[in-house]
Amino acid sequence: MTLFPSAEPVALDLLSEVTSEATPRTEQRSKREQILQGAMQVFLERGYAGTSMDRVAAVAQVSKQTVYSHFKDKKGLFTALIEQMTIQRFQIRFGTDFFGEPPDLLLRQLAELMLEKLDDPQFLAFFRLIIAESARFPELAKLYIQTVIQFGHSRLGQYFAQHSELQISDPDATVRVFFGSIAAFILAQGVLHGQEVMPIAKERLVNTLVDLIVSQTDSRAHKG
Amino acid sequence: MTLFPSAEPVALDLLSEVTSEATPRTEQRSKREQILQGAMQVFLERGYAGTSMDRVAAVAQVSKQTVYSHFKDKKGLFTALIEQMTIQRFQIRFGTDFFGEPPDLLLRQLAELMLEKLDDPQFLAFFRLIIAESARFPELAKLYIQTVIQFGHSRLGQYFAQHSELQISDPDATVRVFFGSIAAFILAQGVLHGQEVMPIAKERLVNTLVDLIVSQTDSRAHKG
DNA sequence: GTCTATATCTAGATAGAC
DNA sequence: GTCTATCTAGATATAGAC
Repeated sequence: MTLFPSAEPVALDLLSEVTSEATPRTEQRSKREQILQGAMQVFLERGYAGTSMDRVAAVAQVSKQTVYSHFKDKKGLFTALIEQMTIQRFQIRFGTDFFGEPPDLLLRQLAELMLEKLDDPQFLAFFRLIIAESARFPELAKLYIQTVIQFGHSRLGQYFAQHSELQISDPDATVRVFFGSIAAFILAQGVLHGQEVMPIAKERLVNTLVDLIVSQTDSRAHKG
Repeated sequence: MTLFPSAEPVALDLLSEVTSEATPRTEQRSKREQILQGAMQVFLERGYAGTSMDRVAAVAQVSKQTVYSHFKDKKGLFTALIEQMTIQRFQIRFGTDFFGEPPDLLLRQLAELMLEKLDDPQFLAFFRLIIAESARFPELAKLYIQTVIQFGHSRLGQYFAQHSELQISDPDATVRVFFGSIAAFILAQGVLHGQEVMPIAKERLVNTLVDLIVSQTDSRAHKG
């Protein structure tokens, strides 16, 4: 399991081209990249067990043996793909400037950043896949937790702790409420098709969340 | 006695079979249950595509043809199983007495009820499976949303709306924050193995959540 | 490294005896 | 309805030419 300590990885345009129909310029990209591109498309659509190496090869427009010359086996291909996507694409990076903002603005910006994923079918499929294979590939789930979630949690926890005017007694738990509400919203509305069954505007969640966390200030100040 | 509202939009042959006690062919019912039991074990462990009908038959200790005599095909077996589990086992039913409680006690009880699922491997596997197959079987995901989630949301929303002393401006959104935080906690800690990577006591989440929602009362009262 | 061709096995689904 | 036996397609992985 490889973790990039300071994440400034190569800008691998793994996800820029989803449709590689009849583009005869396949020789320009490296074969490995080409394979990963095809594998991503198939794995995201059909899951691990539902994906065949034949199909990966076909979509990637290479022969099957070429796939096996770059990756040991199906497991190795899947692991390499998920590790790359986790680290290079779906790791949310918060700029340092974010944390100079006042609380309500910061929280709104973070919420917006996350809620954009609702309109990103590729992320929804990736999220679904990580969860789907979290029993067969527990290490990939942990990698996702560590790279995508944990860093953001730690940063916001520090922010909460430093901004004493918020009077947050348990910063880490409050972070869980904030990020957790939004993650569950994405899961229910985007992944589980809740948008069609119990729709609700995402702004209402954001407003409520910001109100709950920020307006604690008034409560305790008046109490003291 | 637990409360069970009538709103049931989906037709399910499995429910009607179970409720009809006067089935003359007890042998037939027994086999069917036996198959579903085996199917549950295998599907929960290996997912839909990873499950073979051979293995289901073996675990259920019947021949494969017997499986096909009770269910049209693999899809039909899976659908019947998930529908049954969703409705009969994992639907959280809130007793009416719950909603006579004061807010902090009610929220704590609800949180406890949900967080028990962290220690229920079968629920964690079921939760994982619903999400995993939400692309291939969107109707099952919607059924889950409607039966497991929506009813609880609506009940707590009514409670929030009726208890005006809580001064909750958007009850439904507040419900999303409450249930969403807990659901995301179960997902991260239980399903995605976050317990091993970023452990945190569930009581801290509950305390923070209750504090955020209930102490809003003081805030707005003082604000005037 | 990359291809075509193939070995070996297992998948879902069905036939036919009883 | 339930079993054993089987069909056919597709799966992972490898062989061997170039």
